[in-house]
Amino acid sequence: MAGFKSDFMRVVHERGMVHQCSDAARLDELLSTGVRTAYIGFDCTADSLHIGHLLQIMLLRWWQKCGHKPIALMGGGTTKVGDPSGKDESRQLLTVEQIDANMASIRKSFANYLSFGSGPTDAVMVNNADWLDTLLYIPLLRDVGRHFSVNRMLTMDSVKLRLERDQPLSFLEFNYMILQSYDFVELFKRHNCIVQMGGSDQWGNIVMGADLGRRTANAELFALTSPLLATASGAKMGKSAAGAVWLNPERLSPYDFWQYWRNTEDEDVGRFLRLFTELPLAEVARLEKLEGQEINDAKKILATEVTRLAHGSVAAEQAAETARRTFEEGAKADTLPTVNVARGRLAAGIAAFELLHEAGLAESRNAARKLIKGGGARLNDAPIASDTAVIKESDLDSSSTLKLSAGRKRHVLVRAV
RNA sequence: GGAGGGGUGGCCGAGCGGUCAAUGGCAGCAGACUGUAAAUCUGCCGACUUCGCGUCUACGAAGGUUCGAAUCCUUCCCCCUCCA
Repeated sequence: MAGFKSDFMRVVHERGMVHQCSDAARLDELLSTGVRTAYIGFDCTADSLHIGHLLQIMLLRWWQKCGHKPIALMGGGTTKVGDPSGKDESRQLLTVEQIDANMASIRKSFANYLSFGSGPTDAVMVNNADWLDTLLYIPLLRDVGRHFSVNRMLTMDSVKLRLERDQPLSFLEFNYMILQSYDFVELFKRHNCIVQMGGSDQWGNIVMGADLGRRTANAELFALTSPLLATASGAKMGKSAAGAVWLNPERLSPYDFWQYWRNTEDEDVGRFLRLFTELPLAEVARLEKLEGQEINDAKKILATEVTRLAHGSVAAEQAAETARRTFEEGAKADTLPTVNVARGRLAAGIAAFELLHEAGLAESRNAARKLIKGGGARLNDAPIASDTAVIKESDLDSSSTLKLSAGRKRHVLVRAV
């Protein structure tokens, strides 16, 4: 960790963002003597990234902050093949229109972390479908395929694990690593990109790309991977009550996003501050020493800082304030996530389980009934006693809202309109 | 092409003619305890419902046998192993 000359290498090592790096010394050298280009590949199977991507995004952000050029590669082409690493399920193919729409939506999230443009260190977003879709099979086999040893491919973890677990691996998926390698070399040729970063599960694929570049383009390419993330208690990161923790505010409100980080386990606070915020390390060290009740202050800072990057300062401060009023004052903050309900329906009376479901606090009306019976549902902070209870217009306050809660943490405002 | 094994709820994994909406574990949700933490304990955990041991949909797909099938038979699809 000591002795890096380049800002980037020093920072990402200090903050614990690096799992493996090929020829770190040489890369450090290159980074300290000029502007370099790196890329990370992202699926565009959904219209939003989630916090499972956040570490990768932070790597690109630091890359740019340290004076280099980041490329966000969208896997419009590779998505059609499906990476055999990770899950065993095969992915469904998306239409070109879907992929374009997803890219546009994802680009909005990226814009909060990276500065796009056409300057020397501006970020660019490219789609590998641009070159993968038009590949010709025989030329590909002759030019690229001959550099790949099946013997070696079979030893790659992504393949080996599948085979060992008797899980099916189609030839289609088997080709994924070849295409990813091809991407790396293509980006080298197009943008002089010399580094591919990614999660630690991508190490094998990245190194193969670097090899391919050396053989076919006499390129000096580097691999840098981030550690696999789990919470201190072993759970995979990125799940919340509402599902994945999305970066897109339409999918997950900034308030709920803030809440996710606020509920970080004690043991993770320091690590997450280093990985997902840009607070100085001295400040992080101070915060992670806090214990007992006090560590909650560190969690609030974590939540606000991470939310600030994802959604901007205004949204982050508002989320923090909403949480403060909700949890510390027990007040009914009018900035809580809100759903609208026709006033006439309230006047007629709505079954509590129905409204809980509509407010998104229960997945079905049935689940809402179970929630009530289990004692977890509240109306204006008072437990709802019976699953046959009816919510009426008189439950509204002077500003025509009422508060529904599922458990102590999930609150929604219902506004009569 | 031949022989054998297998496809069960978000995942893993029992069940192998009725008492099975389907044991158990994980994940998830809620309650208690706390610090909006972890651990622990408790409850819930297909959908709908006039909330009633009521209705519907589910054990790869489609048919069939039976009073009754996730469980038996037939055909089909998919996966795995061995042989060619």
